[in-house]
Amino acid sequence: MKKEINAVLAHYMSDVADAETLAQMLETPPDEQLGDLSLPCFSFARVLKKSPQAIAADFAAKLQYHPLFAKVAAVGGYLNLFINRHYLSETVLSTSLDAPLPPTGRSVVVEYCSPNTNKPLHLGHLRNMAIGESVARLLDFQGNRITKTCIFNDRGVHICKSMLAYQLYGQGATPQSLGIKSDHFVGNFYVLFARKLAENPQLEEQAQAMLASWEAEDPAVRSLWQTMNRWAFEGFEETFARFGTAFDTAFYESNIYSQGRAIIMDGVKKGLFTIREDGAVIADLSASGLDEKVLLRSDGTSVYIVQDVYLAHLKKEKFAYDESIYVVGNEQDYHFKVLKKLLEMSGAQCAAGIRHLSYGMVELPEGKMKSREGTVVDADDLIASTTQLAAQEIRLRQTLPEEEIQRRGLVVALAAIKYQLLKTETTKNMLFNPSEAIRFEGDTGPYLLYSYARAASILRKATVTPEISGWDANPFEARLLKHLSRFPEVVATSAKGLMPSLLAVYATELCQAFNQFFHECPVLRSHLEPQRLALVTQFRSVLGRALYLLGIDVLEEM
RNA sequence: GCGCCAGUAGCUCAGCUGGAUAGAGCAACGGAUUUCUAAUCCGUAGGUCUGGGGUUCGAGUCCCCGCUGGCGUACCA
Repeated sequence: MKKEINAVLAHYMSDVADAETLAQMLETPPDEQLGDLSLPCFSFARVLKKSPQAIAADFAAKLQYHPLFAKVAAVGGYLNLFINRHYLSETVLSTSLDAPLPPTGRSVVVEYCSPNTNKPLHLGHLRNMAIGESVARLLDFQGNRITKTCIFNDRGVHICKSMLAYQLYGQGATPQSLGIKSDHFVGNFYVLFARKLAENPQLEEQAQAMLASWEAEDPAVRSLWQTMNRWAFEGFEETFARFGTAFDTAFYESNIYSQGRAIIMDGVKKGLFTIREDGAVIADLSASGLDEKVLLRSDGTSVYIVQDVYLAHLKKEKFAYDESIYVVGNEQDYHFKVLKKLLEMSGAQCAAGIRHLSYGMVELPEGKMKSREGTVVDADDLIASTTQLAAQEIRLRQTLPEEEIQRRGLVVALAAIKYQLLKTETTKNMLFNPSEAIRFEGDTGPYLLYSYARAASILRKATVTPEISGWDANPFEARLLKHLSRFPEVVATSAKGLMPSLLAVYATELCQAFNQFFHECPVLRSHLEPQRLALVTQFRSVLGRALYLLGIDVLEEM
């Protein structure tokens, strides 16, 4: 629709601007009384040597009888356009707004979540996963070939700490024997380690010693490591499944941590990196405003970033990506600047598509989450408690088998949590107030689900066939139609900028328009029933797609 | 110290690449339900957009200087 209107404008205004410029200038007036679309004419004033008011008036005179517009007005230098309601309704309802774009052949890798295997997932991981999953779906929808990956940080001294605590105090218990979810079971020993460390500082050295044994491939240590990692992974898998995310390929730090040294040494050979007097290999990044970065320690072992250098090569080789996205918190902004620089310096093919999707930290009303102070919000606990609250809300309204209540409760709870985590602009830090996140009113995930269920309910009860034809839409219908028409553009912008928040905010506005329409305009048995059914059908379809792209499942009945 | 990011209503947040009178939700107050799900809708009230300069027809948005807060700045991962 916008294209068509744009073409008309371009035709009449070819002397001042081309179609593309006009498309960019076209905006939505602050008040819908002013019009549906608006073109500010200020920038033409210099070229035409006339006042913006006069220019707008001239254009208005030329356009006023065009069939696409019901009315054209010049107000204070703005050219305001009122779209013909008949045209608006017919066009929006006959357009397939929510169809995926055809394949582009572009390959995109999205890495997200990437937990340590010594403790269960927490709220920060949930924000990460919500963003990662949504971005992957958005890019997929835009026709990209997507590979979702995760790097499990499954080795290192922190892993040895939970292993050591288990070895010393575990008494051979298992998650099964204690009836504890297996990743939580592992995490408990990590916490126990910290507690025991306070009484016994020697434990720190013992953990280091265990790491050395692990690196020396001591069979007993490796066996313990495998057992505990398996517990961690099993627990994670369960959470991933419940939350509704999955990875196409997993990478493990233990497989790659020592690789990449060859790439660095190759860089030394080329003179990109230098060997310092003490034997450490360093990269001098001062030319790019960064510091000196140690890559290989003086004992020859590599630091963490070398593994990321290697992994970038590995991903490029495996997936031939055009773009490689890392969903990682903004505390690692510097790390990714360095990574990108290192890859560029070495002239690697994989350097070009590197894109760090930096997201803000999740804070609690009490401040930052601190695992030591026990203020971390556990992912499983949050999902479980929110599910119970949602289930209670459902019980108040419906009489259903408990199983169905629980099923719906989980869907509602996840909608609440995911929406809360996605609606704030990705790059910004956000405050997560647990008591607000589980609200089911107003600007929330459940509001979106409820709107969807309302639409579904109307369609279920309809007995006549929807009819796609134009009519003189009233203000409520027109508002909904206009919101619907924006969907492809919003998705494109969200995907391009990796900004699910834009789509989340759009979904809410769309639902506000729908709920208003719902309130004001009866559908069933109304004089416009077939047309309104078509409108509700389009709404349900677009909202369903929007929610899918946010990683939120819907309920046909709530 | 240096670097990056943020500061909008009592609270949580929108405000797209500068455009008209700065918007939602929550909380407060007042309304709407014999009718498609009231987890809804409508209304009232609430603002020196952190402070100060600048750029221009026009600045919450761009530039500069402060203030406040967060995060980095490891031979940690």
